[in-house]
Amino acid sequence: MYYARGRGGTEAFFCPSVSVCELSIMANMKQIAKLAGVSLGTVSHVLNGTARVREPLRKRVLEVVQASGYQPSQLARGLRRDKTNMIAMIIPDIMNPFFPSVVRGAEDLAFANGYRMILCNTDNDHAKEIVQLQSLRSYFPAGLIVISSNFSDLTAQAKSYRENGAAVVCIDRLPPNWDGDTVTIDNVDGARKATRFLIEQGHKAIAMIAGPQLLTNAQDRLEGYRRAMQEAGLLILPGLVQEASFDHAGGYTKTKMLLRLLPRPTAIFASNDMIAMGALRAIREAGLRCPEDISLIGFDGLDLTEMITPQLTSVYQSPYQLGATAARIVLDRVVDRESSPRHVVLGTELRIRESVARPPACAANRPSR
Amino acid sequence: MYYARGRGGTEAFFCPSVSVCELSIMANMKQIAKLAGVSLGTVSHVLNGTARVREPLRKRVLEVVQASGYQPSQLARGLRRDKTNMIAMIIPDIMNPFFPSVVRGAEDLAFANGYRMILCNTDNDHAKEIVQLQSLRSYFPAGLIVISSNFSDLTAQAKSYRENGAAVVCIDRLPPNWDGDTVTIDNVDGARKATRFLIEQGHKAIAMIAGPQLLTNAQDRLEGYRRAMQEAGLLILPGLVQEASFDHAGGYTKTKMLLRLLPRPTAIFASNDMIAMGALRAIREAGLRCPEDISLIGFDGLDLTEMITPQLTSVYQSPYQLGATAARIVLDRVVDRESSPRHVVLGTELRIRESVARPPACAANRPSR
DNA sequence: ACGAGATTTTGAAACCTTTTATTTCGGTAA
DNA sequence: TTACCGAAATAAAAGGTTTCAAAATCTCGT
Repeated sequence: MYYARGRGGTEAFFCPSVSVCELSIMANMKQIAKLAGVSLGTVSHVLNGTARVREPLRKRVLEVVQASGYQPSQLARGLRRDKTNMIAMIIPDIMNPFFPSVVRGAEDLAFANGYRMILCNTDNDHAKEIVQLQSLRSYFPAGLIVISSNFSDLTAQAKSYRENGAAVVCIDRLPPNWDGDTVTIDNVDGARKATRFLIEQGHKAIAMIAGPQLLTNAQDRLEGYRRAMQEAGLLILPGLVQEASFDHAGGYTKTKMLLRLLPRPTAIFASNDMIAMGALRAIREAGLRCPEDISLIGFDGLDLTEMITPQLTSVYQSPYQLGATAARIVLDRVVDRESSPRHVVLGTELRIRESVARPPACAANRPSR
Repeated sequence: MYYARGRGGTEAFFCPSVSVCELSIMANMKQIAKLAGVSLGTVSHVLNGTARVREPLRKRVLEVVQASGYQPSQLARGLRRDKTNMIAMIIPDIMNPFFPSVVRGAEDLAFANGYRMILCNTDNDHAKEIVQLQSLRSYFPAGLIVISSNFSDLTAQAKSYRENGAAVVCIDRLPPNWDGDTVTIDNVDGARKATRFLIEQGHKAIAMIAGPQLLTNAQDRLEGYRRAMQEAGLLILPGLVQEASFDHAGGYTKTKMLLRLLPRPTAIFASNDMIAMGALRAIREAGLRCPEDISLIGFDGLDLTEMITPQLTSVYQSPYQLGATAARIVLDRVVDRESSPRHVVLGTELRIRESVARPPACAANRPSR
């Protein structure tokens, strides 16, 4: 079926040489225009709503589009518009259990709005991050969502992207001198709540295994801990704060050190759940029990903390929301390019499970095995 | 600096109107050609090695490209070539702990070869899968890596992709009637090894919590279990095989059922690690100990199985390798389009940890609490 | 019924590459 | 000197969309 070109003509003819089936392989706009009996421009206008098109014509075009299964080439469209329907996401490592939910949150929102995600891992490697940033430009993404590596100053790169109309949103932790859009969580508050909870349970010798202090989120969590301790008038004895990488190994090693302290801490606040998992292992290997001998609190509230024994008390944050919010901002920026930077701060929630108890009566004096 | 056009002229002139700095914003090929004093085509040939270019000219072009930081537009290139440097990956859900490594493996190989990954989640939803497949076409990916949802017959879609020169590789589990490239693991063998190990430890009443029997990998694991039991002359008593979803909840529920059986099984083989995690919880809630009262084996060998207590004995497979191999095939297919389908089968490895012990002396007769 | 003004529709240029056909060049053989 | 050859460089077309200026049509008041 195709339609005769012209104003009045709405009669349909059968056209033996160009069948719908043939097209379904890969039709282009020109063919759609021809079949619908309109010009290229009109098809575009119908598809994008960029101009008023009178109903009968509009209907004819849509009909042909439907029948042929036509989809505009994202490449041609991107080339012309200097902008594609892709959002690039640059994260340290998708294998780290915190990030998948962030990615999923962003992808869901992107997909729902007809956008696709390009995923890039940097391994916290500054050089790789820069390469990613540089080379992604030639794909003309609508925006970038970045979880930055430790040192990177992304200001220059971001400026260049913004000038070409692509949004750059930094999330979770912020690179130095960052002045663009951000989505973070209230790390100080979360850490404070966790520490305060331990204090309320009667703990006094509370250790913290802080994350890498190059990262703003790790810094803030330490700050929250410090503040809670100070508010309770508790002294942070030397050695009680250890810095570790955000992983199982870090937590394991530093906990071993903490357990040798005298008096031994009765509670440990881990800067994230992976550290807490490592701590749990170290605690068990030392022949101690959690929570009877040592209480433990994590941060992030990963799913897996519910699946282990004891279920881990943890400061929950929503990584899904983190990603989704970032995607939201990118999408908003497609429409509104120039408004001032947005800074969204998400809340946290202390999820009390099984890994915290009151301190043992005279734990401080008992030798550590 | 720019170069005078023409054969002999290699002298450099300064051109005040078009500086390198100006270009670094976003140069295009035309400007590069002008600056290097050559034609558009020559620049393309130099960049792609598509034709012989004499050394002095070649050098001049590269010099200008270097200085200006020029990068060809992936959109224009893709439009012209009907193929981009993107590989699309369609997986059920990145939040499921098995998939991140698969994605990472593919991304690493892709990135190393100048390709990018588009990531799509289907939630095992057939409809969503089809939508993804359909709409991704307009991005002209070089290939697709698919972990299919349960029912999908992808043959038609895949054919259409192949006709347009894009590879489609199915991995992990295969959709019905699939006749294209595949990367899988030897599930039958892995399950057989696990079951045999339990038998060697003296277990006789070995239960299996099988994954969804719609999935080929779950089918094969059950088959491996059956085979090992038969080879040992052991009967699979009714109720000993339970089908569950591939997650914590599935394992938890089915284990509760298994623990009510009389005689109670002395070992459970879980079809994946998440099921095993659920089983572990159910075992503990029943007041039983693992491995003293009940032995447990998982499948996948996720990182987290090492971090829990007891460390889980599991059939390890390399999801990273799975993804990387798939990406390798896609990249190969860019060069060699038409060779016959490849079927890579990766091996597994039984990782013996702490969750398996010999069966208790008279477990079968002890009431389950 | 006619014309001005408003609304639709059209045609062509532009976006940036790749690729093919063509031109140009230097050199060799007749 | 001319003709011709191979190699190297170029010019132009193509790929599919968006967008803008221009053309076509419609609407409505007289």
